[in-house]
This record gives sequence, C-alpha cells and structure tokens, in this order.
Amino acid sequence: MVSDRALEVLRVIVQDYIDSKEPVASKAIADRHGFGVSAATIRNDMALLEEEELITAPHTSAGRIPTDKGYRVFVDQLAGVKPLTPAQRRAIEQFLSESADLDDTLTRTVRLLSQLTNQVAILQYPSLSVATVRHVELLPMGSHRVMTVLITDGGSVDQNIVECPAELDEEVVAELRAHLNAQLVGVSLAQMPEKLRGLSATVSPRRKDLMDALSDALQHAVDGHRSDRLMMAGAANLVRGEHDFTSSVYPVLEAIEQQVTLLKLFTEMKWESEEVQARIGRENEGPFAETAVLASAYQSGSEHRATLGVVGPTRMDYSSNMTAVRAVASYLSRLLGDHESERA
Amino acid sequence: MVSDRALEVLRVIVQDYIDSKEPVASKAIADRHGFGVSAATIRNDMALLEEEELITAPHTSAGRIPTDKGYRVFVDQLAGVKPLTPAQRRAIEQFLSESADLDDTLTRTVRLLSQLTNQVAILQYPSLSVATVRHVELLPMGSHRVMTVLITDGGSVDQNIVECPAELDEEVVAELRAHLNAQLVGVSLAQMPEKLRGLSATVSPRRKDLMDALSDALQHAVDGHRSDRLMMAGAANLVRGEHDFTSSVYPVLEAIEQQVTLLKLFTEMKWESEEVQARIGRENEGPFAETAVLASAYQSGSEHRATLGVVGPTRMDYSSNMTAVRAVASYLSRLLGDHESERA
DNA sequence: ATTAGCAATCAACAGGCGAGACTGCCAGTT
DNA sequence: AACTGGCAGTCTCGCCTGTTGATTGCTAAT
Repeated sequence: MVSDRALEVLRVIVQDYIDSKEPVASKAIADRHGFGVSAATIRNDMALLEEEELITAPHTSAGRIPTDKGYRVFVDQLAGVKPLTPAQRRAIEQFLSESADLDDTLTRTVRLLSQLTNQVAILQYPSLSVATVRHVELLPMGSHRVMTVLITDGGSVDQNIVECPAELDEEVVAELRAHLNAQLVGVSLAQMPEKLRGLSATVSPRRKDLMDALSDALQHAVDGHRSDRLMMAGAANLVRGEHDFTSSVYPVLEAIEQQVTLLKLFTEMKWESEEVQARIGRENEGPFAETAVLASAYQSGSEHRATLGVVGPTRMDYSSNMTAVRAVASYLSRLLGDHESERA
Repeated sequence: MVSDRALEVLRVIVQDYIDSKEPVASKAIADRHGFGVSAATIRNDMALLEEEELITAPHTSAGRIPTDKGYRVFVDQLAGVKPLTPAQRRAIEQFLSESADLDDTLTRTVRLLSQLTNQVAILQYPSLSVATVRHVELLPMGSHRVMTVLITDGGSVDQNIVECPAELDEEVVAELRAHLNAQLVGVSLAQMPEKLRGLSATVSPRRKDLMDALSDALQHAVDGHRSDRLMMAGAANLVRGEHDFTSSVYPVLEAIEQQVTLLKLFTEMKWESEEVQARIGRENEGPFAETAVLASAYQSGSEHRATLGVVGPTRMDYSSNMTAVRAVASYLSRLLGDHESERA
C-alpha cells in the first residue's frame, strides 16, 4: 500500500537522517528535495510509512527517523550502488599491492576496510581446511625436544614444540621427517585429523610413541588453522559518534573483542543470495541489536570462504559502506586467488 | 613543608577517590579513617596540599581530588605493594601455562593483563634481534617461484614467496638450501642484514641473481621481526567508565590503534631505575595527557627487552595494577626464558 | 596545634515558562 | 481523488528561578 512516492520519501528520510543525525521533518523534505508536492502531502505519505512501521517519531513534535525495518527496505530496494571514489580505489590498490605474507595482507585489509568505511572492520581468518600440506619440517631442539613446522600451500606456517618420549638423534629425525612428508604432503587440512590418527600404525612399534607425540603436535597446528578467529581494526570509530547508541558502546566493543557472537553471526549468514549481506538492528541478537553488520564472503582459496565486514550504528551510510565491503572482499579474493594460482 | 599526616591525607584522598569517583570531603576523611583529629584539622592539611598542587577542588563547595602531581607522589611514596590475590595468581598460572606458540603466548598474555587490571593492555612484540636462525627452508612453488621459510630459535617463523629470475629444479633448490643453512644457521637476526649482503659473493656467478632474490626475501622476514608492533586487548575497558575522560575516549583509542605514540613512549622510558614505570596525565603528551600508562619491560630473550603495560584513566588503582603489570611481565619473562634455555 | 562553630559559596535539582518545531487534521481547492 | 493551506495541539529544549545540601575557609576559643 506504499506508493512509489512514499518509498522515495523513505529514501530521503534515510539519507537525510544519516548525514544530519536529526529527525527529518516533512517541511525539510518538501523544501530540499522538491517533490512537486507540499509538506502536507509528504506528511500523508509519512503517516503511511509510519503505519507500515518503516519510520517512527522520537516524540510528538519531531521529525521521523527510520526504523530497523525502514533501513531494511532501504537497503533491499532503495540503496543505489555508489561507485568507489577514485581516491578509494587508489587506496585499495596501493594498500593491498604492498603486502608481504598472509598475516600482513589480512592486517592491512582490515585496516583498509575500517578506513574506507569509518567503521569497525572485522575480518575472519580464512579457513584453510581446503589448503593442503606442502611440507613438514622437524627441527631437533636438544635431545628430547623437537619442533614441528607445518607449511601449507596457502603460504601459512605453524610450528609446535614437542616433548619426545625417547632420545633423539639426527638419523631418527631424518627418518621421521621423510616418513611424515611421504604420508602427509598433498593432504588437505580437512583430511588431516583422519590421516594423523592412522599414522602411528605406519611406523615400527618402537617409533610409535614418538609418532603419536608428533601427530598430536601437527593436529594442534591444524586446529590453529580453523577460521575461528577474527581481526578487528578501527575500534575508535565506534566511540566517535557516541550518541549513536542509546546506552553505551561498551557491550558492543566487548562483544566484538570476545569474538564468539560475531563468529556465530558470520556462520549463520547464507551466502548464496547476495554479495554483501546486511543485518540491521534487531535482526541481530544481544549486544548487536543496536548495530548494523555488513558482511561479505571472500574466497580464501579455490573453494572455501571466510567473511569480512563492518560493524557500525544502524544509522550508517549503507550505500558506500556496502560498496566498500564488496570491493575489499573482491580485491582480497583476487589477491588470494592469484596466490593460489601461483602454485599450479 | 607537608607534614607526614598531610601525606596520609593525600593517600586516603587518592584511595577514596579511586573507588568512589567522587571528590573527597574533609568530614568523610575524619569519619572513615579516624586520624584522631577533627575535620577542621584535615581541612588545614588539605589547604596545605592544595598549596603544593597535590590536590584540587573541582568547585568551591566540593571535596578534593588528586592532581597529576598528587598521583605522582602517591605512586612514588605512598602506594603500598598490594600482593596478588590467590585468584589472580591462579589466573596467571593457568593462562600462561597453556600457551602453544609465541604468537599465542603473547595474545594470551595481553588478554590476561587486561583482565587482571580491567584496563586496556598493551604488549610490544618482543624484539627478536638477539634471536638466532635455526633453519632456512626453501620450498619450490612452480618453476619460477620458491617460498622461503625462516625459523628462529625463539620459535617464530616467517615465510615469503620469491619470484625467481631463473628456472628452478629440485637439485638447484637443494643446493641453495644447503648453502643458506650452512651460512646462516646460528646467525643472530641483528647480524643478518650484513650477512645477507655478503651472501651473493659466496655463490657461483650464475646463481648470483637467484641468491640476491632469496636474500632480499630473508631480509624482509627479518624486518618483520622488528619490535615495532603492539598488541592490544580490552579496548572495551576504556569506554566502560565513560566519565573518566573530560572530552572523549576517541582520541585515546585512536592513538592506541595507531601505535606510533605508544611505541615512542615505550622507547623513551628508561628501565634502569624501577621495575614498573608510571606516566601520569600531563607527563604524557597529546592524546594520553588524560591517561596513566603503566609499563614494565619483559625479557624476550637473554638480553633484549620489550615492553608491556596498561593504559587507563589517571583515576586508576595504581597499587594493584602495578602489581599486575609487574607480575605478568615477570611471568612472561620466565616463560620466554624457559623457552630460551631449552635450546641449550 | 587543634577545634568548634558559622557564614559563604556553589553544584545539583526541580519547577515553571516561553519559544520553536512538527505533526495531525480539517476544510477547501484543483 | 489527490493535494494544499491553515491552525490547533503537543512536545522538546533552553532558560531562568529558587531551594537544598554539601563543603569549605575563617575566626575565635581551647
């Protein structure tokens, strides 16, 4: 029952509210965006929009502000795709082209995203379960200790120190190293647990304890690769416009730092439909009920996806932020994809 | 000219103000901490302390609050060493004993410190310039690409991908690997730049370009080890008691994220004198002029030191926070020292 | 040196008042 | 049927006021 013009009214309410932070009055709409109709007519449309719970008035004699539902309609139907500014595009190219290793790339990426959006940026570590083992190295550290190094084709490396139940010499280490590489190179991290469990059966009984210890350590390294960690950048942005949150930003910041709520949120999202997803206000539970979360998947390898995005007040610039999230996700995917293709 | 009793008055003003957040009145002091004197006498002492600019009154009919200078005197002369609670001690043991690799240890440490103090905790990455090279690994990635992996005895690992000017086969790689290890194992990171520069002279001319590319990559890995990065945890603590800062916490949080100001602060500090240093209020420049920074060096190896600490409002519990910082620094040193000694 | 007492000062609070900003509605117009 | 102008009603905000309660500084007495 909402006319096209009413939707336009909603659009300008969202837009004006986003940059003025003030409730938007009918008169202001009629003046600034000449719809060819008077303020009274805008008021009728606004009454309609209020009926539909797309906007609400903070108090009787105030203008209107969008509701969560209003933002939702705006995002789904009204938000035009704002192209990146040349400056933004340049910033992206520059930032990402300089990266060295994986960790550095991710750090830069999350900072970049926070700068582009002026929001808190969040980046989920890429799940490397489709990555495969490229090499396993064993380095003796004294007679009863060895360091395992697990190197994957994604370019990431993990190491662990293992207490050995038996005396070690270089010969034994070399033998084990050769054996481990023969068994494990090419195996995907997803298959690793199974493969590691079967490992102790492949060696002579007197090596069994030792091999068990090593496979424990390697399992630990694999676990560390789970995409269950987040990086954050731009926390200061959250406290900048302090009055964006009715109570305090404390629970929001805390929840971001705890990571668990956001990780849950990210995994809940379905990625089939759209490139960038938005969760607005009450659509989120708990501490994020006053925030909007924009997120996009990025390809961390040939298949698997991880998520990056921003968290901010519901009163945010959805158009440009969604563009920025999409752009950063796609640049990062390209970067990692290149990386991937290089090992062909 | 400040009598001993006047100093005691300062002490209780600091203590009371810290946990009540309210200016402290003469009557309250006379009542709660019976000095055996009346409120009027306390008032005389307070007038004296105000003369010395150790306390100040926010307005005429209010109690007094400590000035930066007052906190300084408190910290230097009055703050008793509050022992860790058993619960805190347990938390430290538990947290740090579970750590796996270096990065994990540091992450846990900084989180631990933020939990113990309820402040923002900052940890400078250990400078590994005294760490030595344990192993260099080369892994071919296609015919014109090789991944270098630099493993140090501290347990940290860095890798880089190198574009090779010439075709590679396993034989060449093996030769280079052996050569690099022969030349570099045991070299400290501080010596690496020099050593790397001389490297291309040690190989046959037709390998020279290749070796240069490799040493560039290794140099890059060494650079990544510089202790010019910080980790932060507990940012939410900064916004919890919002009214601790007259203006906004924004500049503080931003400065922490930018890292540069804090790194400068850390390097300025002299570590000879005390275990834990405090910089209070105006003693700090710029964004930190309203905060107190507690910091302590920790030993990241046999010699070199890095810094960890907390940032919070000047109105903080110096006694327990300094104890916590000291304890965490010492536990971390022990942990890293153990690690160090293991390679003997 | 300490104390009791007292006047002075000021923040915090609540209440009241006026101005300004919008809305909602209604009656009239196109 | 859609739109408009006008107007009363409502509510926030800022401002002023007076009141209350807390605390100090001073002075004179002990």
